[in-house]
Amino acid sequence: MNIVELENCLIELVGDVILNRYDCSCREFTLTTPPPNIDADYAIACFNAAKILKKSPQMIAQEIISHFKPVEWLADVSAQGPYVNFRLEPAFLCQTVIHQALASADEFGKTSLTNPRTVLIEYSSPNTNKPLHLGHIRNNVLGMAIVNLLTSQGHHVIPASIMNDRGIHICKAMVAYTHFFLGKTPKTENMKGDHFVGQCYVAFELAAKSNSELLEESRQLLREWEAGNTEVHQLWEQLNSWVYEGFNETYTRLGSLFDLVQYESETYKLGRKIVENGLSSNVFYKQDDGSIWVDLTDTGLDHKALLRADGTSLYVTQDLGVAVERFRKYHLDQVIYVVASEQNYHFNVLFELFRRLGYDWWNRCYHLNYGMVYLPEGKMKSREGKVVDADTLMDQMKLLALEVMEDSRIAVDYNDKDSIAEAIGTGAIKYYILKVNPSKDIHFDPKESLSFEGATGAYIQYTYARIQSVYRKSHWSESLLNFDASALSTLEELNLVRTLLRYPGVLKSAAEELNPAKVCMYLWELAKAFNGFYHKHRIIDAESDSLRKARLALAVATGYGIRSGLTVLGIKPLDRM
RNA sequence: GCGCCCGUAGCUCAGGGGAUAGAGCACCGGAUUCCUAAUCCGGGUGCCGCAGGUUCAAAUCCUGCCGGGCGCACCA
Repeated sequence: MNIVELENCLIELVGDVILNRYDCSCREFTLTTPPPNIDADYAIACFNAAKILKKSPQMIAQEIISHFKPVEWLADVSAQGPYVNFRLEPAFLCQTVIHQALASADEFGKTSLTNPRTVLIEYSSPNTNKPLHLGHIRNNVLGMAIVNLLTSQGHHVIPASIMNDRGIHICKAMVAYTHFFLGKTPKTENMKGDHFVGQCYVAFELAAKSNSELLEESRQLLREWEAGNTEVHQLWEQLNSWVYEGFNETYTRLGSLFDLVQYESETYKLGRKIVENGLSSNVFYKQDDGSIWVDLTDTGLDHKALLRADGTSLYVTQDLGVAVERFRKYHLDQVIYVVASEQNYHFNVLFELFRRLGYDWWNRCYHLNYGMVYLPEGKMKSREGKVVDADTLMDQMKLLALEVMEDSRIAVDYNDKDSIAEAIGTGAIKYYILKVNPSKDIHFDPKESLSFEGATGAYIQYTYARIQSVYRKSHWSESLLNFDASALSTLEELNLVRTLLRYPGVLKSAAEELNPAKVCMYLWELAKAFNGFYHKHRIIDAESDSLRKARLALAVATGYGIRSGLTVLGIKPLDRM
């Protein structure tokens, strides 16, 4: 019996009692974890059943326990007020949890569904006129975590990105390049390509303040670009290729992966076509100046422009094309757009457009909005270059990790100091961001984010490294699967096993709620439980061989849990640190 | 002005109808001849923004107000 089966079994047993007593099938029970002051592994609340059976929840709890058939692996079933609490036989608990973790190893906690969905997850989707900043980090880190979460539940996931590689923003950078940076390249400036182009963009915004002709120039450039002017396209391609080079480096460090990358420059035409079709079917209307609009006022939204008077495309235009192409290409059950909450209105409009255009998949689109990232001095402004740059932040974190490694009180035989420091640095950033609920804003505190203590990525990586170190030093070479579960009996051991027991459920609900923060909080508790156990008890030189083996099995099992969870979060587990 | 989101400990955040509202940081004290001290143990904090309402039960749901954020582009 595995953990999921065990949980289903408990619910069924309770349901059977009700079925026998009332001749009605009542499945209104959900299994919960009781608070720490209750000495039980699972609890069932009787409030819902009380409503259906029209009896007090206390009474139902009483009836359940008095008619509950004894089960050999349950040490205790008791009613406390409206709750029925279950305590598992400790040896059974340890056997079930540890064995499952050891046997499934890296797959621990994951499930495979009988009806997996095909889900396209759009994230990252940068503009190609500036380097990635802290806001993009949140997007990428969240996006990948969602990808991993859904994959862990057996869904078929397509991570996708769209490169916003055309539009007025690129043209601005191009104008600044021809005016102020001609002849220079990222190489001559010794810069990453995306930073070089970003520098052009910031220079434009600065110069445009006192020279309004520059803006008109960039508009003209956009028209020429859409008209297919070869020279303009050459310059455009040159700048974009620099940017992609830079992005790839950052993506590699962040661990962002994509199965599908679409380019706005290739999909905007389809978008324009859709708008024209919508116009001829009277879903949209044309203004006197030639611009095309939609009237959404009857759904509480506003009028929205879909094509400029000069015929050039807008942001929404291309989003239409991208979506249509995706649904043509794949059989998608769902599309999740991972985009900041400042674009909530945009997605309301977009999904309403899908609906009005008659696409039956309009309600399979979901906008996973997440909160903003604020600096101590307020909102980031890329136009002014007032941002926390992604590359710089990762560099800083890595340096800090190196410092802590130097200062360590323990002489660790590092095999690859540099990559370990990199993993600790990026891990710290990822955990710091992922531990807050996506819906909430993050107030970025540089000092706090630099910390490796408390609920941090490093704390969890450290715990994992510690486990691996213990395992190495134990020189254990045979299988641990036939450990003696009855050897484990102390408070700390059982607390650890009980925490491990929760992992599959945590992963599942984190995936259902699209909330990686749940995994973060859980891993913190798991690591804490292990460290408490570790300090109190000896593993390698335990009192007996069977205890030594059982504790080692518990430690390794915990390692698999941490490893699995960290991997979902996109944080690298380290054998040494 | 209109729409959406958020107000929980000094700070950052969990909990989102149900068991005594919890963590981390910060602050103070303690633990290392011993498997990684990036660790562990101990010490205390709350009109859960305010006011009504619904409920056997409200930090949690509803209404209003106050405070903060984001949007309401022929920008992306």
